[in-house]
Amino acid sequence: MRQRVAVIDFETNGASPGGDCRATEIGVAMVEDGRVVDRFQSLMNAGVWVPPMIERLTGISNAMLKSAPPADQVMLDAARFVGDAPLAAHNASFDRKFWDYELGLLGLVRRQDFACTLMLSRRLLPQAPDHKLGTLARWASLPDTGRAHRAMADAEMAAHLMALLSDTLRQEFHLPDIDHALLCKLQKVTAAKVKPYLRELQAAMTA
DNA sequence: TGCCAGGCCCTCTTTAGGGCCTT
Repeated sequence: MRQRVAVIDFETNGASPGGDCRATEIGVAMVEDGRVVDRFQSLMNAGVWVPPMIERLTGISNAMLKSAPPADQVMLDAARFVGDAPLAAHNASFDRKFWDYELGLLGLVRRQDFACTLMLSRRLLPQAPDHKLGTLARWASLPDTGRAHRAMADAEMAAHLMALLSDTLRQEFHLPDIDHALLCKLQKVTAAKVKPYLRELQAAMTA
């Protein structure tokens, strides 16, 4: 995939944004030609409390957030970094909620679609033991990106996974031009129908 | 008072429920 795609990952203090639930860290891996060509990462202080369970999960403590830059400034910088690049994330419905919410607080509206490496993995890698990001990375021997459950490491891991998914499409279905729009289209086809859909696509291209 | 996410997939489905996945 030659086009630039921004693969993002948020760490947060809860499951759904709003009220006391906010993003605490963002990582963005800018991918081009299957390679990470640029990175953006920052902790972000939204003035919220992180429960102990999530402190243990992410390694992001309340003390770390006290000295972190303000969330609004970080999100402005992140939005500038991403620009008009299409977006991707693992379980994009989660990161999309936080991206839209945090940008909404700044009066900004997302224009790009999100590709979801979780939905694509379920469709294209059904043989994997499960579809957690960490499991897929180990199962497919993806490059080590650092501590799991930190935003930059997880964003880069999802970027490697997206490259694997693109390679799978190229090798199994001989599709030469994998772009973000195709990934978004595939994730809307149900898991049971995606392989017949791809075979039809392949036949149409070789006809 | 009691509850507290939500989008998606699969199936023993569609007038539903349980599990996955993210933090």
